[in-house]
Amino acid sequence: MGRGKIEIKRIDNSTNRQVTFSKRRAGIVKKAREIGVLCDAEVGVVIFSSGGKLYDYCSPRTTLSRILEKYQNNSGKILWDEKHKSLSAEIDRVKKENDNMQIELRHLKGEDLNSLQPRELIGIEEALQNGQTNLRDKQMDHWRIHRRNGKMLEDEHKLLAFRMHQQDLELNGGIKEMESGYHQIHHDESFTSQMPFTFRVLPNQPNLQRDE
Amino acid sequence: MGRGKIEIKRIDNSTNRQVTFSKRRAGIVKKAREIGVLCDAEVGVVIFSSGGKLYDYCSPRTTLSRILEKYQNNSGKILWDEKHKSLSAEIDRVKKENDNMQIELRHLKGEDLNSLQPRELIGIEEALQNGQTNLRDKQMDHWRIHRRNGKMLEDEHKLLAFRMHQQDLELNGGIKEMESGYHQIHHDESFTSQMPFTFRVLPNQPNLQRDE
DNA sequence: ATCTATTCATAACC
DNA sequence: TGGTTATGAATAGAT
Repeated sequence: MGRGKIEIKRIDNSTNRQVTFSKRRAGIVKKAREIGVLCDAEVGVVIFSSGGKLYDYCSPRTTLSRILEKYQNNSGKILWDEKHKSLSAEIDRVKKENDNMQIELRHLKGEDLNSLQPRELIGIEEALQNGQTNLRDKQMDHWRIHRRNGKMLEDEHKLLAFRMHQQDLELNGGIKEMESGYHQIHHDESFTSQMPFTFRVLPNQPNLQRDE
Repeated sequence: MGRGKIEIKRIDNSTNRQVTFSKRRAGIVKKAREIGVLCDAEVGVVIFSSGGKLYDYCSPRTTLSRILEKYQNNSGKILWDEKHKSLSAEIDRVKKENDNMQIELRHLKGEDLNSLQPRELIGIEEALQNGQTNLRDKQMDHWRIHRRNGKMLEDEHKLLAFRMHQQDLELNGGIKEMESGYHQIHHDESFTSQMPFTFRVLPNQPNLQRDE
């Protein structure tokens, strides 16, 4: 419902996220108002932006408190008398989420890997590769900005260009080669799929040919 | 937004009103779910049909109670008394911890890097390097175990040995060289310390000598 | 904030 | 209630 279709997943760009939030929030409130009028319904909407800012809508002729009171009576769910339970449950839930993230973080840092299977290690390795690729892009941005400041000397410039070229070859070239046509020399397919990313690359190294 | 335009006023025909209510209610809930995901927002929706039937929606990862609590804190409107403040504070604390980890995770995955300074990017890069080093060790363990199973063919073995040797050179050799004696060609010391890890490595490449 | 090309939600109809 | 379709609305991306 815009210039292009979008996936329903978190919008990475924070500016876009903020803009989309404003537009859609307005849309939801409008819809809430409309269903209230059209269908004679009572509606309460509470929205917190990711920044924690509060927005709400409530049908005219009533208040959020009154709606919530009705909510309690109707749903049987008790919102504040027994809030203890829900808060405690919430704490448990968040702490569990916390633990899971901690584990993921440790794994990305190369800790606590002993219990993992090769296949899981590969997932982590790919995440790290990915992170490095993205990071490198960002670092190049900074580098370019710095270079514009005119402080870089000519020989350093050449070194950088050389290193960049090397990295391109390693990252892209290596992957393409791997995907193209070397499968015939993998005799154990089932394990090959579990090989570390790095080792699956089989470049046609000159001395390798001679080795056979 | 249908076969014909409609006025936003109460629908007289009760059947139509009920049908429209169901459809639009579903639409609102969908929108609420979407803004939650897209914009990282927390949303709570409570709807009563004209018949008094209750429908509600609440973002995953939270509860209506929790949202209403935040509502109370933010709006100043008191929906219930404050005997559970400490529990709420605990939740806030843990969630904050949570957010910080999420940020760290995103950074390691190369996301949301735009606001970071070069110096921070280097910290992340080093963490990634570290993770990869540790991970590689672990993968080698698995590899050795597999090799003991006797499935590895001779040529694959040689490939592995070759790749390992290469990596040793890249990781250790490169770092050692960097630390040893190339400082004299860094003319801007203050920025050099901010250079991405990768670019600080200055191996004596043959064609580099010729470049000068 | 404003403007449109698009996708989406839905009113009317089955 | 649950589909189908023509149409008006919402909105993503650009400005």
